[in-house]
Amino acid sequence: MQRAPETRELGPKAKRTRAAILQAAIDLLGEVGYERATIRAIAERAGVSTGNAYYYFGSKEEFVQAFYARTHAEHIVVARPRIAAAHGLRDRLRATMSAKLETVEPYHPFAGVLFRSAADPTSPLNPFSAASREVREDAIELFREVVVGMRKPLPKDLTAELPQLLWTWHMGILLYWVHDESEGRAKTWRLMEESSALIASAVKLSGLPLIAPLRRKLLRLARELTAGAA
Amino acid sequence: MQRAPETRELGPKAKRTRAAILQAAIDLLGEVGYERATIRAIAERAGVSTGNAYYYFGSKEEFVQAFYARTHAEHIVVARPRIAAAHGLRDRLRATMSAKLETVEPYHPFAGVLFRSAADPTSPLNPFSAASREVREDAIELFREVVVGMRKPLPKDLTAELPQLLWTWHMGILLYWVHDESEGRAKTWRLMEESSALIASAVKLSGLPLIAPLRRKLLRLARELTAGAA
DNA sequence: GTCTATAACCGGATAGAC
DNA sequence: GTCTATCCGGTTATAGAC
Repeated sequence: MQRAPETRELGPKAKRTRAAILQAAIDLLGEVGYERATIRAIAERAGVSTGNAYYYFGSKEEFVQAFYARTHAEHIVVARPRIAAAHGLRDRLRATMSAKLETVEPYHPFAGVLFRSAADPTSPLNPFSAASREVREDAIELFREVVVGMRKPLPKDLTAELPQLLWTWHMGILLYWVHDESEGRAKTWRLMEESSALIASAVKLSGLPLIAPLRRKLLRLARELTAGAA
Repeated sequence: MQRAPETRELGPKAKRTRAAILQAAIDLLGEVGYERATIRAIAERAGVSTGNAYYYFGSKEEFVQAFYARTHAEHIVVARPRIAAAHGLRDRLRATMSAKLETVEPYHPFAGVLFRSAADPTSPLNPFSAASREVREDAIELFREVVVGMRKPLPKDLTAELPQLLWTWHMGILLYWVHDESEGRAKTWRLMEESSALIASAVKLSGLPLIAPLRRKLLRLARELTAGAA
């Protein structure tokens, strides 16, 4: 029985073929966008048949996912030193998200397709899917670094749950970005800056006597609802 | 020149044909789900040709949108009396969202497709699109009723911006719901209940001296970023 | 002009030979 | 592991009926 493309082990020759197809896909996606980057065109550019492309990639979405994984890797590389150089929570959030927005900007023209599966549980591209697990966990890990490496350490309960919550925040910003047609994506940048400040302020205030119960409730909710799947 | 299907005026006969196609689409979507409800099958059930279906609906997504508009209309009918019967903000939020969750539950099996265009700016189905404007504004209007009809009126600044923000909250809950495979959608219900309480508490506390500046910032941000498009 | 049908196109996906 | 041939369904072109 034929195993799924992603889980198959490949000989050296096959690896090269796979890499060639992937490169062709990424190039073409970048050059002509999603719709015009047909499987046939991708295969042709890679010098293989369409059928062969499907030996390595189960669907067109998998190409997009590979693409997405790449932008994510770029993001981490750009973000890490910036995070290390920033100290307050607000600045660390801005460091993280500014890197993200810069990294993804070139792909805005077809970002809709990139992200449209976000809400489709049947799609491997949705950020909660098993296929996206690795990328998602890397991203959450990055937010863990954001909260763990602070000069003035945060309380333990926040340290535990914030990474998850901040990842959600970051996905929300991206969703806004996808729809943002303002000059230079000014609105998204504004949203990112202001919400970074708001989050930092809220974290600071969350220790106040009247506020603390709210914070406890929120963190408990976050913990319980991210336990299983979604 | 041929006008777009949605904006065309129809004679009485044509209206019946359109209605028949739409009904067939809704029935079939409910019975066999998105993938198996092919345009050909829909047209056949309605007793027309596939070409004719495209005279009335510009794409398969438009059927889904019609479907979505219908569940939305159902939601308003169910929600309104419940909202009127509740008094505190928390209860009014729960009234609104419980009606929503009950209304959409039957469609959970293919909700992914229903909502997958949420992130695609090129899709008429995305909740920010022009095509969705009416449905979206109705929904925001419903949240306006939630905040306006309270026994103890809320401050003016909140009354102005909360409807928009609550609509966003409600979309977030739906996004979670789409991915929620827990028994009886228990996690989503939990999230809905707890976040209703959290929002109500936050609104109450937002008048405190230390908190008020945060609230002002948040409301200003919300106002400015929803001014134009996205 | 308004509506309906048939035939074809296109691209994602699959089957099966080599 | 690679190809060719084919399927399938969304979509479009177009002819013609009312």
